[in-house]
Amino acid sequence: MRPNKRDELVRKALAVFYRNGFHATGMDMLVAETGVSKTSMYKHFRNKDELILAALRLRDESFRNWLYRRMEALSECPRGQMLAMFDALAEWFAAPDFRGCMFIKAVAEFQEPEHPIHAQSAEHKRLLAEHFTALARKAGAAEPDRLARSILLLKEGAIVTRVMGNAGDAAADARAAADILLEHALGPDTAR
Amino acid sequence: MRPNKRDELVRKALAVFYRNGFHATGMDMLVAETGVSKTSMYKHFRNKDELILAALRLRDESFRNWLYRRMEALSECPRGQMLAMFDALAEWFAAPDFRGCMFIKAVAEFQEPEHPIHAQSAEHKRLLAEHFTALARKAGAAEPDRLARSILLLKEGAIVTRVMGNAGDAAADARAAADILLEHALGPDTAR
DNA sequence: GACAAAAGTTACTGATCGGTACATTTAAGC
DNA sequence: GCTTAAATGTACCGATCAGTAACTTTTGTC
Repeated sequence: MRPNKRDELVRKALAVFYRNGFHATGMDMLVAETGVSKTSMYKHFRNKDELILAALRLRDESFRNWLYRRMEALSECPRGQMLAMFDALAEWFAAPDFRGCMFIKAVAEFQEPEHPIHAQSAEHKRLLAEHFTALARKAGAAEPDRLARSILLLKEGAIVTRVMGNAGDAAADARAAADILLEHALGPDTAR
Repeated sequence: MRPNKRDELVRKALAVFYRNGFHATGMDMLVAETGVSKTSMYKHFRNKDELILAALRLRDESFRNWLYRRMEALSECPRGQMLAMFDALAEWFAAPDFRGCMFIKAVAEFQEPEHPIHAQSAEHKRLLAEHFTALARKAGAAEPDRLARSILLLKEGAIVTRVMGNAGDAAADARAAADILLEHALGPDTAR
């Protein structure tokens, strides 16, 4: 069981779950998609839920990694980075394989808060909130967690709105609103 | 086929779908839950998708009806009503059987935009946007649809955040943010 | 009360679900 | 090269999936 084999299975399963949903994706489809046999699949993962959890762990790590790096690339100061998150969001929205937030979808399919899949999805959002609270504190907000939470409300709203595919550029709308909230919490932008 | 029988089936199916999800709820479970036989169920609905669509239609109508009435009960002016939406949201969030937005969940399970279930869920959000654009216009906003969209971003974000069950009162956070956005778009509140 | 149509039930279909028993192949250690 | 254990493949499990054929009961009309 070389370590990269399992990772490859998780990577491929992640793509199928993201595209197809969790309940709608059967183990047979995953087996067909990954080219591995069913027994091998169950050697790597005790059951379907564990495969889903592994996929979500990978998604959490790679998504947050990508988002944070993108924010840092687009701006140097904490305030600018929070705003830049919406530019990163716009890039994500424009990707041809964009299918919404994997964790929102996971929670939609596994509703009981005690369910490990639900709990792990919630953890992803908690980690995001933590990061943004730190940014808001660095930016000098009087109530860093309140500011972070309102910025993230706009982020989640933008994702959902984009998926529901109605009029308007959700990322741009969210960015404009966030700009107003930042101005209100921190005063006029002094950088640059 | 008395007309109220079908409605009763839709009402009960709606509750099960809302609590349990769409793919995870089998027709056998619905048959057991409603007390009707399987053949009768298929006399009323050609297939499962049609039953889901009927449930979503009912949900759309009753939810928007409830929300609009609640907003009107809480405030008389358009601006106050938009803000009151978040108080209504808080009431919804506090309900013991709250399970998030049925349409967000439906879109999460039926991802193809062409799918009738997806399309009908998107329509619900479109109707909400229409209503809020009208309110924003009445409130005197320079760009009514932009204001409406940003208010609704906060609403969707609050629902998702509440479902992901992390710290803070999502409805209150959203309300506070909306208040700032309204102030920015309309100036200080002149009513009352 | 006769009769026709609608609404109901029982019992079943083939397909697919998540998961496994068991035989076979591959690869490493000596 | 022989032994041994891990990795894999075949072929299957009972349960459940959405959906249906054939038959019985209920209901409204005259």
